[in-house]
Amino acid sequence: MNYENLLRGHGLKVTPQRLGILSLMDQKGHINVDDLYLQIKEKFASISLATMYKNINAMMASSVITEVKIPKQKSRFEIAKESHGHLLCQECGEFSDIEFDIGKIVSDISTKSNYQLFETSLVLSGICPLCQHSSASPVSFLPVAHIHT
Amino acid sequence: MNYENLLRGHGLKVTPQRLGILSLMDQKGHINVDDLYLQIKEKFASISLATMYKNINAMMASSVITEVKIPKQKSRFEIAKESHGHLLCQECGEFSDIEFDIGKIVSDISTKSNYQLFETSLVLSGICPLCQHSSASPVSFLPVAHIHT
DNA sequence: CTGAGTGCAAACGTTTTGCACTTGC
DNA sequence: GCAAGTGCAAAACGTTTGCACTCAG
Repeated sequence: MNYENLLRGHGLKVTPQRLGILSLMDQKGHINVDDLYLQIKEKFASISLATMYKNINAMMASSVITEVKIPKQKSRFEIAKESHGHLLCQECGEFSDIEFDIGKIVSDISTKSNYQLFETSLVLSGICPLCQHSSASPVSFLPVAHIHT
Repeated sequence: MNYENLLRGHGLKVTPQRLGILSLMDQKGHINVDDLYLQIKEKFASISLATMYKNINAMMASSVITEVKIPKQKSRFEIAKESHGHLLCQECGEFSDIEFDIGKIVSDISTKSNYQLFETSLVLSGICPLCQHSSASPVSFLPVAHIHT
């Protein structure tokens, strides 16, 4: 993905801080502010928290990125793409896109409700396949997410 | 709805503050903290913000109420009921339950993803039927929500 | 009577702001 | 060169906490 063009295409200047934020979001898929700041400082020690927030807000305002609100969790940010749902594993914290067409549902609900719909937020939570098979594992009781390898 | 039994059934003591909060949520359907505090003070001048927050947290912990996270808006709270989606009108702010069975979608996605799913959050945003017909109305440009009568 | 709930003020964590400096274009 | 972006410190904001008092059961 070309972050320079993405920024310029939305009328934003290209700065190393912004490129760092975007490449992290792209790499991780979805990331919350805390992780973003911790991880960006590793590669970019001088960045300030204020700059990070200003950039998140600027990129949200120009629709370069999107905030995903999640029940009982901090929001995560992702590079904007067409409307899609998300899956959350409450065991290990894995958070992923749903490859599933929600267009049908949206049009059904639109017909039923007479709403003209143009934004969808769908988050399904449960237990991912890997955690189901390791349900007796002690990791289940740790507050810390484990990472599937 | 009997709020006393609802509270006692979840192991919480019955206080006038809690009854006030619950009856407001029930009445309005969904309400955010600011509106809740403003409106509860009208009927219950002495209540403190801290008490309101403590009660919201206590009632969420015991699943009496639920927080609904909404894209680009403050969360709203509702009395807990079985899983259901929500509709938001971006024009007038109307926020309502979707009467639509999402069980089918959830089981489809469960099959596809191999997730064992038990929590759903669905918020669809758009323009409600009434606002579509008054799209030329000046109210469209006001930041304040109008109420359909 | 006792533990849970209340109200106040202080503390806390998160996000925003103002301002001087730097940088992208 | 100039508007936009950065970094710092201070401020603002929403929420939580500690504590003495009150009340529900």
